Amino acid sequence: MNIPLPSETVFHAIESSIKCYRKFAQQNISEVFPDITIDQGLILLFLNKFPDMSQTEIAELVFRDNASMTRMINLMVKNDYLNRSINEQDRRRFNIEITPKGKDVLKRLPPIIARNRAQSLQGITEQEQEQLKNILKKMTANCTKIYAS
Amino acid sequence: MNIPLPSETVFHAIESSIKCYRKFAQQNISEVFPDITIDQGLILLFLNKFPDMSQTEIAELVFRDNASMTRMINLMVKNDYLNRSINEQDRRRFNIEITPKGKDVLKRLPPIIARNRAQSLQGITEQEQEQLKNILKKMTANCTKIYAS
DNA sequence: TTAATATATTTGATATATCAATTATTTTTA
DNA sequence: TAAAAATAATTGATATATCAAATATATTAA
Repeated sequence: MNIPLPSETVFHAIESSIKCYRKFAQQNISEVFPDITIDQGLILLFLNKFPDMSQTEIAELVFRDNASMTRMINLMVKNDYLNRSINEQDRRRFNIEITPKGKDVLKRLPPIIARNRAQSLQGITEQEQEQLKNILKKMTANCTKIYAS
Repeated sequence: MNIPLPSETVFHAIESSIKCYRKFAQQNISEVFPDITIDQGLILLFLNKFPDMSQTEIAELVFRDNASMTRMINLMVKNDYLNRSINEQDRRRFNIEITPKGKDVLKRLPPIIARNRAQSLQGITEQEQEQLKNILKKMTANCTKIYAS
């Protein structure tokens, strides 16, 4: 059976774009914060906006599983970006607190992220961005629907 | 500085779609080939089409670095999908040969891949797929151009 | 109100991701 | 041609990805 080569498909284009963006964005972040990864930055942004989030909820937002999230947060605690304490309302969970060092990142990271986003989207209109999101959402729905059944 | 939450951006939509697709596709592959990953499947497809490819060239096509490729191919050799032998024309390189077990995968995998692709793209027109590719290519170019400078 | 089920997180095992350094070989250049 | 530079692949170190199993706590149902 003959199928198009993987490199000709939309899937390849998707992987290519997001990998390139990540590499590019990480380089710009690393110049200022040598030991902050993109994902650690995302975790900080989410926690800052929703301080009561559980690890499981954060994991969903950044598309990782719980085990990965445990380890990522362990590392961020070790590097003094976060603190963990037991949630007395639900003793299965942790309260996750952003340390001063984490707050410093939150001050200086957003402009870098804004620049990364803007530069990577140069020449792509708002309308195209909406198209992009809509098409990708269809694809996500297709894949989710199917493997949940 | 206030920036849109990561979960509102196109980048999030991109990550979401490709992660969902990978999970969905992997599940369907695993039902038939329990120890073949999507990427191992891709490697087999590329090697089948271009038998003289070097590890470095394959790595580029699947967006991995050389170190990852070495380890992925090690594993595929261990699992008897590939064989390696030294390339006498250029003794830095290897010839990579697909074993009978690998060829069996190549017979039975393409229909599964075709089905995965079709199902995940249901309701997305050819035209939309082209739009998608074009927009993503712009993005890739933006990121590549910038961090190469 | 026990018992069963569900939820939140961790741990272990194995694979992959990535960087930097290293080895072996080939190509270029002085 | 010898030295320098480039290329192909590997290795070590550390982080992340993912599954399955385990632990602890909460919730639901009998």
